[in-house]
Amino acid sequence: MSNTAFPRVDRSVLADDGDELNFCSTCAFSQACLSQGMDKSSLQDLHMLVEHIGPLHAGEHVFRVGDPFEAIAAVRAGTVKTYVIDRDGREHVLGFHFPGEVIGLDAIDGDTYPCNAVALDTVMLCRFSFPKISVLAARLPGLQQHLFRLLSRSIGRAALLAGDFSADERMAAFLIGMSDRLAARGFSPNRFALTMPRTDIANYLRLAPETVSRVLKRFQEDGLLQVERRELELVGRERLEALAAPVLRH
Amino acid sequence: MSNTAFPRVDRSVLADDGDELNFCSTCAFSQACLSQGMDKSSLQDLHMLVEHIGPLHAGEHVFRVGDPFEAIAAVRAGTVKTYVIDRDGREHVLGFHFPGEVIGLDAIDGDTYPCNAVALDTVMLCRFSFPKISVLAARLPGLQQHLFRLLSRSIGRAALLAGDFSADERMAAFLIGMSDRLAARGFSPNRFALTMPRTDIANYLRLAPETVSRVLKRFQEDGLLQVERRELELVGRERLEALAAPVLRH
DNA sequence: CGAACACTTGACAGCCCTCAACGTGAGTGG
DNA sequence: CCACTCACGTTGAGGGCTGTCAAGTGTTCG
Repeated sequence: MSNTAFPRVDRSVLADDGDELNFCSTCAFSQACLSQGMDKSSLQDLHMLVEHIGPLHAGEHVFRVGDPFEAIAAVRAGTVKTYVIDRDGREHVLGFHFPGEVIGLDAIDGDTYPCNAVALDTVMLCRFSFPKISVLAARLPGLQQHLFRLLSRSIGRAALLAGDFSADERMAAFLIGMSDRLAARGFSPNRFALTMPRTDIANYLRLAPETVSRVLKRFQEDGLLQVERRELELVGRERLEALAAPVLRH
Repeated sequence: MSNTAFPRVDRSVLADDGDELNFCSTCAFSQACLSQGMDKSSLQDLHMLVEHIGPLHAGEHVFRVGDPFEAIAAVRAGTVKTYVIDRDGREHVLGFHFPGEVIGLDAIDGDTYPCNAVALDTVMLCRFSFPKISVLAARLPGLQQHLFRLLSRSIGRAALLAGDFSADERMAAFLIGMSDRLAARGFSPNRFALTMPRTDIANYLRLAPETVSRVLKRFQEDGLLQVERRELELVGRERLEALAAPVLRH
């Protein structure tokens, strides 16, 4: 068993991956850097330390608990699930990560990854050596600030679903949150696919899979959404947002 | 109503606060910086931008939702509670912060604080202007790394109690976690005071206050601890740790 | 002394989990 | 093409954990 994170690299697949200066338009970093007026030479510096990873297929791991921490990664395509297995063998889903979002941030404090990351479908990643990006950040105030904000945002997000909310509130918040995050990256906000099984959703929301089924069914009966297998369409978005409001808006 | 965070400053109280080079031995920053071989001039630079705040008394706020974000702060004495009020008027306790711990990290992403911070007892703080400490961090790699780690650790901690655990597991994890954090700062690990009311503990653990009472009572009957009002002594620490293990150790 | 607050204790109910069975779709191999 | 397998998802019945409601006790403070 490999003890190294990000084991599967296949550069050949990425031959068509944009030009040198406008790489990864969906990337969490280029977006931030460009908007903060990073100049071309800085962008090139950043580009130099990016390593393209993938494609990883459903079930393949990006990293596992205990792998030595060396890099964070931005999801470029697909969905990554992070999770841990506790001492009783129970799985706990920590989060789902969509294109433009960054994984591995919780590993910075420590020299190994504290959780597992697995591809739920076909996943492409941009890998950033953390020691290298730290050095660069000291030279580029915009990049340093961006890293601070990324980390800070993750704290806030983690606290969201930690609160004491009903099954309906959490499910609505999950759907609205997913919609917003996908929309921010240019995907359709009201019509998308659930890339994860019900069991993972349930686990993430601290619900039983059966409860997820029942809540989705009731939402459909109440005209809040249309769901068929993993295809989803939000119809009564306003009422869903009202349900989710206590969770999303503190 | 003041719109500025950290409104109450009383420097006179702090006249006896150590000398220039060995300031705040309990401070979250000096500890890290010293251990990472920061030289005297760097420490002085850091010292220059520290602002001592306090004492704040129970019920006084450090900052409130919507206050403009300008600084993070290390708790030097006392306990700070962070919380939000949701749209339905329900309070959600996000965390308790003991000496040596840092508050305000979740505000970095945004220009206002996303939560309230209130003193539960008499609180002393070290305030760090975030723009200033960012600039300094670019010059001091150890400080930048320390900030990254602080932020990363908060992500991990936030994910802990978010999982799906029983009332017993969460309460045990809360007690063991509190004990460990106090012990790390030199306080007694097995005998300490709960500085917050039951309602806040309950809220933080997503339990009813009545459940907190009942679990504590049962823990006492089972010989796990002695509790009288807010005075607490952990007796059966190993069994408590066993209960808390699924929560604390992923 | 009285009021306010924190905490405890008991009775009861409800939300959601557990358990079990069934239905469905995708992939496989004959 | 079809039978088979298997994971995933749904549906129903029942129960347990924990919340809600209510009342009572103890402490602090004006």
